[in-house]
Amino acid sequence: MSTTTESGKPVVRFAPSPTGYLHIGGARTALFNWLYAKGRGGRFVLRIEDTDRERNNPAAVAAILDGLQWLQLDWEGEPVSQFAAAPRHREVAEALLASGNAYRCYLTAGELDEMRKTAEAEKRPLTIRSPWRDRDPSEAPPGAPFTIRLKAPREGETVVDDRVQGRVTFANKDLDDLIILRSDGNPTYNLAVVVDDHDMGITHVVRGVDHLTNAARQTQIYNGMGWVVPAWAHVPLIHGADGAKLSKRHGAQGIEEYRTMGYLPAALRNYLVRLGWSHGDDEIMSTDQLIAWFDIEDINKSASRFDFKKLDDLNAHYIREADTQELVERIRQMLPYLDFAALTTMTVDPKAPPRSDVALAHEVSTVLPKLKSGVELSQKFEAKGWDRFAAAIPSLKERARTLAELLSGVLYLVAERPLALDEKAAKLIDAEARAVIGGLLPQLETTAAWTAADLETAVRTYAERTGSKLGKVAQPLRAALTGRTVSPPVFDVMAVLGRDESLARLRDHAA
RNA sequence: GCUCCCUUCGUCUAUCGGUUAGGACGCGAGAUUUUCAUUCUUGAAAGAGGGGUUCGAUUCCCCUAGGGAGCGCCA
Repeated sequence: MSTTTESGKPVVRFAPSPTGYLHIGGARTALFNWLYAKGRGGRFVLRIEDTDRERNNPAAVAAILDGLQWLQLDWEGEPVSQFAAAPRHREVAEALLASGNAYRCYLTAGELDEMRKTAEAEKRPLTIRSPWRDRDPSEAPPGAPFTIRLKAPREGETVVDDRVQGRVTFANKDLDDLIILRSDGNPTYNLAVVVDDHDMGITHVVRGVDHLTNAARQTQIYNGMGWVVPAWAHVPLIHGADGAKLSKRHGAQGIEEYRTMGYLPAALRNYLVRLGWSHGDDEIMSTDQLIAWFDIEDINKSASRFDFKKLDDLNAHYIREADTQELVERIRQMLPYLDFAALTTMTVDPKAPPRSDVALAHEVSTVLPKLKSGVELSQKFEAKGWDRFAAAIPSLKERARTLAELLSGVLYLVAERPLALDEKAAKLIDAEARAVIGGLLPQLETTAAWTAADLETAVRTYAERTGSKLGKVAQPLRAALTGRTVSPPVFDVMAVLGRDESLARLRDHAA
């Protein structure tokens, strides 16, 4: 059995159906395909499974492509529309009919229902046995609608030799004659997939295990046509933290939600690839390493659970490693996707993991209540100057797990005086704290160079002279400058804010 | 219900029949520190259960239990 092209290079595809957005599980499947192609000099192509016209949705296609682009999984050529090849699918169905590997079935929906009901009543498994399989075509009711069913073997077994699942065998008696052409003349999924995969020269079909039984049926179609069966690789599913199928309740399903939460594509890729695949003890792997190391044979069979904590840790790592300019760019690209109004009113399941974009939205609503969107926030930063924004990043990126957290941490820059103090900050600014700020002001006012280093010297000197611990002095400053009790080092904050703004904020809370 | 698949710390995983069962996240303790975080040290934490096979099973086989997927003129 040949599973490669003449060149020996694999051709793989990602074939989403255009019914929703790019699901996180689909994203991993795409990643596996992409890595496999990249690592072997092969080709990675896209095919949109849009044979069901009623469910076709152009917006969904756009969202899926957008998601793949964001994840930086580039494909070769234009995405192929499966529906466009419908005539060819019909042609193959006719060929199967001609060769005696398929037959016209005049079973009506009502008759099928009947069969289902009796099967259920008699508590036996339903396998449709169409009487038309062996009936003489001349007996067919003239002009009646019919479907074309594959004349599948009833004896023996169909084997799916799978690179991930191993050798899986199905008894042919359990597989019924699947419909390959609907009564309206349109091909069904299983026919279309086989024809397209064959015509496109797909060598490896890498997809979710939910397609495993389809692989058996599709094998029968390949056999009927005398075509070479591709190498199968059915990868396990990704579940939610509770082990159940991933749903809204688990946080997020669509890849675009991960973007607004502030995950870096590289971090998400690194996280996803480790779900079901590993390379020894390696955890953080560069894209080049993944491409070099990835192999279908090393994918596990068992499903895994999605763990936001681990994703967060990886993301924090990638944020720390990223340089300031890249982070500024990413944040600027991400801002237009943030809809604070929607995020604050979003109904979140209490058991779902906390989302950093939702937390950010709430933060914004208290610091800058009038802001409704990321675009407006972006304008605020624009007004301050992006260079100043960039100046705040280095000290912040050490402490952010997501870009949304990073954004939350930089809000002090555009907060308006008098600053809205959060609960802890308000409590911290008591009479004593006000006195400390008041006493410190003259020192700061006379600090020549407004740099973090000089400011630190000035404050340390003051602390020593008054015999107080640095923390006693720094905390009131932090609260007055940022409105919070947690922030980057106060001296960095002052340097970023600038002399005038810093002093003004301090005077607001001095006694 | 039927078919197929899965089962190592809470989670992701390593282990080509012989290991004190390793790593990572998370969690606990400590150190560093202007807060938080980082960083460092350190601790607890696993072979679902029962049978075989074998000198020796986490690893191979069977059964049970639990979990998942599929059973459309959807994809």
